[in-house]
Amino acid sequence: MPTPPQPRPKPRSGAGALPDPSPAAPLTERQEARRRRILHASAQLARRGGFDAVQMREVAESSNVALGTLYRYFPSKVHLLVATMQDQLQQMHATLHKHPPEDTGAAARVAATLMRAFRALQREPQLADAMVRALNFADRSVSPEVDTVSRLTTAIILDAMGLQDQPTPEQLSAVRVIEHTWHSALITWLSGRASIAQVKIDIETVCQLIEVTAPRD
Amino acid sequence: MPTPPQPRPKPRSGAGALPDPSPAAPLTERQEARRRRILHASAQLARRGGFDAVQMREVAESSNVALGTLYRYFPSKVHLLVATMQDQLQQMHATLHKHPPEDTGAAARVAATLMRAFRALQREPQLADAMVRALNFADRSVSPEVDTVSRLTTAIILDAMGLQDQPTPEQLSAVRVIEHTWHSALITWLSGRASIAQVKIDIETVCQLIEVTAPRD
DNA sequence: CGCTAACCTAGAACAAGTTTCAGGATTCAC
DNA sequence: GTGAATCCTGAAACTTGTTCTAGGTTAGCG
Repeated sequence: MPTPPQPRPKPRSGAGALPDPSPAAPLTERQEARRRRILHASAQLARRGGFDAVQMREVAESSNVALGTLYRYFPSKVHLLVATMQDQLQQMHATLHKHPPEDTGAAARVAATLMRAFRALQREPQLADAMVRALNFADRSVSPEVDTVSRLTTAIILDAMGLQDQPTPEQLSAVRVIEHTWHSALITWLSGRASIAQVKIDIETVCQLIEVTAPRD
Repeated sequence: MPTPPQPRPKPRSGAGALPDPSPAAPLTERQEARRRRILHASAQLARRGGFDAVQMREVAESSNVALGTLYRYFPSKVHLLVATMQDQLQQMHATLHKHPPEDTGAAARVAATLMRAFRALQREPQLADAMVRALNFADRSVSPEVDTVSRLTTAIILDAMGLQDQPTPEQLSAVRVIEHTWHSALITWLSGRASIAQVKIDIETVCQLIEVTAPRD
């Protein structure tokens, strides 16, 4: 990878160096539209045939964009799929927000939330395959994007816990471990090495950590 | 992937169909030697430059084997790297067996063991990168091999727990969750999104599950 | 309106994983 | 020791991710 990745199209700004790294540049309307077309095509192809079916040439063609342009928006296939995951997660987060779990107890609520997310993925296993494989295959060059996904997941879990105050460090550790378990369990399920029932048990098991680490007042 | 994978070279057996799926066929001495040369070359290249540096053509050349032969032994790059991981894990298991952890309490022993394994990987981060990326990228066609790795990991953890009797289902769940955490934490470390300290905390956090699920007699 | 920088397109070119094929080398059965 | 089955080799071909190039297009700006 000779060229350093440029997370987003560098919009009209200065000469050539990246002058404003964080705001990630406001896209024009047409650019935003292109970006969405690309993400849509990506998800569509993924739903069909999983990771392998998301072929860059096809994505470009489906979204009416030149191959070079696709690479300008997403510097690699993994970047593209991780961005697709961000997209899907955001939708899921919104959905969960509208219908929060009603169980009693933080652990039960988190487990219920994760299982709900799980069932959503179950409905589109190929899409899940593409996204999760990409996420786990990502190398350092995708860290920022992967990190965003991670923060989204954390937010979903913290939401489900329904905390009153700031989470303690112990709770954050528990949440991280839950995330680890979630990702890894997803993989074992996707590769057919674990059943849904198994995943459910693992999720419920790890959610016990929430109680173990609950602050005693 | 038009051709169904054949986990190992199909040794002289019948006409063409796989008549004896499980025993995986005894290899002749020269074949065993080839296999080892290949695995050695794979690990060597991986140590140098991680996943990307393990190029099938190079592996073939380094191990003095034709490309086609390499593919007969390992039907894909991922198969090869997962097999490499099996190899390394076996060595590690043997080492751990000779120097078991001396901490008091199952949870502490497991955590200590995993951190020791972790430090071993830390010494060859590129090799770790190659193996772990492969493991997590593996699709269904590699399930048997990935499962072997999983069983090896489970064995290491159970060993560290030093159980007297058969593990209860709850304990097995806890072990699975620990494995999930281990794998996922490894990834976050490899991709530079978590520090060693963070990994240590996560491992120790998840190991609390061992106590939570310990059978009360 | 016309300039200019940045963007986009079409298409070739390159890289590495994987497959295929023709022929030589091994190995087992007899 | 001969033959058949299998294995191994060397090399080319194919696939798909990624890069590069030349030229047309768009958007802000004087």
